[in-house]
Amino acid sequence: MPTPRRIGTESSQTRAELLDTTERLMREGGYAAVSSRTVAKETGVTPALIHYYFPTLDDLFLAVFRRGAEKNLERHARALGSARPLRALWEFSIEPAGTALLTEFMALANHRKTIRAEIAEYADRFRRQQVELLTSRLEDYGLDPDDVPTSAVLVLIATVSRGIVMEDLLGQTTGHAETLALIERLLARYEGAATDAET
Amino acid sequence: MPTPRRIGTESSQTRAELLDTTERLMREGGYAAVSSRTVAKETGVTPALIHYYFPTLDDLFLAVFRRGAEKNLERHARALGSARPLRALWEFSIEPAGTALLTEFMALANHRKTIRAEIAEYADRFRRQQVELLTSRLEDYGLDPDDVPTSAVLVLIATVSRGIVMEDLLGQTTGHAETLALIERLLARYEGAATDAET
DNA sequence: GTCTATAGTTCGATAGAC
DNA sequence: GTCTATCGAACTATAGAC
Repeated sequence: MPTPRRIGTESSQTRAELLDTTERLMREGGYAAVSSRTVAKETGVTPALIHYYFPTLDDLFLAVFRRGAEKNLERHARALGSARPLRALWEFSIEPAGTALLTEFMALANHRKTIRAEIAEYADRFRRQQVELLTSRLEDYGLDPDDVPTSAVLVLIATVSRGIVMEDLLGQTTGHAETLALIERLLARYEGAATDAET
Repeated sequence: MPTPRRIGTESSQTRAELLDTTERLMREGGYAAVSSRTVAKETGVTPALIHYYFPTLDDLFLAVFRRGAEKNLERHARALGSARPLRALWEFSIEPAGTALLTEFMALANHRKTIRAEIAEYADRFRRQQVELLTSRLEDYGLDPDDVPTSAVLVLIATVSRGIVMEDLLGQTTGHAETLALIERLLARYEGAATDAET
């Protein structure tokens, strides 16, 4: 029986740096820009060390995804508990920060089975948590759940915001100003006019 | 002065086969699965021939994109001229066929300058054509362009449909049925109930 | 925990023969 | 229009020393 491969601990500082580097490389050059060599070089270690902490590259990708996903779950939970949950949710969703990265993960997931499974599991857990947190708030607004289900509101917010950010990143902007104005009017109907900080 | 590189003609049958193969490989394995060797092997030619028709790989990617884009422009123009333009547009948009491919191109565009420029140019042209074709139809429905601009309707249809299809491909489905039902009610309000063929 | 060394692949692109 | 042959470079992953 051969000696089992060793794997680094999760608390390692070096490990955290490898995740930082990988995330940055994915943002800058896409998932194809990530290799044991590029990550090692940018972090200032040797390629073999990448495989010590992450036996395969998929393990590395998933670790980056998980770290961002956990942060996102907490942020959104706080937003939905705030005074104006719809506004807070929309403001978060329209931030471009995570979207380029998310696009890369979706492209990756389209053809890497283990990654797809984990992203789907997270995404569904994410949305179910949101449904739970938002439902009672929408009832306070006098919205009939049979007419406009909470889950549909969340799908609309998620898809429209993500779509607009993606198009912006590409350089396509036709219709965006009109759409944002339309959404602003909808938000104002239920949660009042925007404050300066939100405009 | 060196002999300039030769390039194959656009009408070549072989060239068309290379585009078919590349598109299939992108669907099945993502953009990273495309190389001169993989395309050559799957087409039954030698790698050097890829570079004869497409000097660089970006030229190959762009040729695949352009071919699909032209087809799409024509289809959507026909849809918007039909008896129920909103329904026709929605039915096309919700088809999953092109979306996995589109995701790959968006990921590619995020970090390949020449590809991003061309995709953005096409996408804006696409949406402006749609605004032109749909505006008079929406006025017939009694929609006030100041209240609901045509361009906003198009952005909403494009982003929501694309988002739902992407999530489906990943395996995330929470809230989709409710959202589709909501949209069906909206469509019915302006263009009547769905026929059997559309359900 | 980090390294050297290396095996075994695959890649993009080109020159030039047929 | 299609091929052979090839350069130079990058890649994943592993074994084992320090």
